[in-house]
Amino acid sequence: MPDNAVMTPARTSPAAQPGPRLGLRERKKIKTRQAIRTAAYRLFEEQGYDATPVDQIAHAADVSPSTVFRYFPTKEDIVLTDEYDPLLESLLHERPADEPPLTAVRQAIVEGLRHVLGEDSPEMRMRIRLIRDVPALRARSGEGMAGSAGIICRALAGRTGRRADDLEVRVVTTAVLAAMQEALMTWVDEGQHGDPLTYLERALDVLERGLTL
Amino acid sequence: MPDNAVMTPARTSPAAQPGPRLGLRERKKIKTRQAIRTAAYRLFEEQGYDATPVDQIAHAADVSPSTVFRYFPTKEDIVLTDEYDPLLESLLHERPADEPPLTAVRQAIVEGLRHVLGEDSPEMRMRIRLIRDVPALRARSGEGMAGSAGIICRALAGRTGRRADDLEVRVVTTAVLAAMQEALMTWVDEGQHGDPLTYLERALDVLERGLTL
DNA sequence: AAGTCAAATGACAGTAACTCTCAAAAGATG
DNA sequence: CATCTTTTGAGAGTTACTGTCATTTGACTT
Repeated sequence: MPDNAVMTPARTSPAAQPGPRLGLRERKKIKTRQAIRTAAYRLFEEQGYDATPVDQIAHAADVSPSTVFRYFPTKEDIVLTDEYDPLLESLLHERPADEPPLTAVRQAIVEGLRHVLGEDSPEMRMRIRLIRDVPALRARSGEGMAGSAGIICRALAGRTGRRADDLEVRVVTTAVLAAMQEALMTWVDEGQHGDPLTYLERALDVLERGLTL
Repeated sequence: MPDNAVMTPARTSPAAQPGPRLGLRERKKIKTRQAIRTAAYRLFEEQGYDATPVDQIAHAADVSPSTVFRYFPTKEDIVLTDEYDPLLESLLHERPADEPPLTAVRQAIVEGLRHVLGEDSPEMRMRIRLIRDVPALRARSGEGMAGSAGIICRALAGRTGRRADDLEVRVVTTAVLAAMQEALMTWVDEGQHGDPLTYLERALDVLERGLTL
């Protein structure tokens, strides 16, 4: 399943430290993964997502179709996979235990988004655009939220003594995630001007204000 | 696109008034539609959603596969189609114009859910269960919310003087819908005891309280 | 440097959800 | 009853996947 989707930058950067740490095998895997993604994004841009068969992506990336499916279980995952969830989880752990629960969640989310949005690449922008415009991606992206939701629910549960599947806990969690989603979508709607974090703060404020308009 | 999914009862009832009003043609269409749905639900129950090919549904419903796709553009739609959105829209219109915007939305949503949940059928329960358990359905169901979201956004925009694509408006809207989703899911999680509306009220209260736990 | 082992790859066959087209069947209408 | 329109079914084609298996290719040992 895809992690929270709208989020990650899908590292275009020249592979920060391919470091001598990893064997040739691992390095090749990373390159292949990247090759597939790059080819895919290029073709999506040229012809659109739906009009681009996986076979064509495979050909462009110089691998067999089987390999594409080995790296990305579904075509959607080429766009949607990211590493936001682990990041979120660790940020949540780092928050002081005596902080009000909602504050902890809020800070972790903002921090996570800042981190992930830091390396602002054109590929990242295209990614969000695709998610906004392609129904299949939109749908799966929402599903991806479920992972993040679980993490936040558990954190809230731990800090409040409630259960993670408690209705109130779940409502808080999904409301916060929905706010993030809308903040990002508004940001792209408005041409990705300014700081996306500003939108996020505004969105979260609405929630803390009790939905006052 | 599917309307808001979790909601509707998928009329099992013996077709309230097939009235002499409609011609034979229309009556047959309704019957066919129902036959497909009934067959599908039965097979889904017996073998599971993924394990049931559309061809088999067609055979069981005594129509051709082409016909199934004519009635339901996707397999998911067999489970997800409903008529919640028009209902919601009209309920929203009936609300007094001087009512606080959030109150209007809240009442309309509660009212709509009551109406739709009134005819509580076993098919309805299975429906929610399927949406909860089958990833593909969960994903599309979330997407279906987009339709309801548009309606609520427009209502809020009209009552507040803001634009419908205003960030604050969108956050309020998605938060409210998320609350409804969670309320229903919690209800099924807890074995569908008691009144689902109670859960909805609790969920909405959390939001109006500013996410206080 | 050669030899062995495990992992990655590619080729291939199969399934199932659609899509499109067209001719036959069946209500609606005068 | 004759004609016109809508609905249906049949069939062919596309594409996203899934599973299998033989081949290749790093990794590790001696």
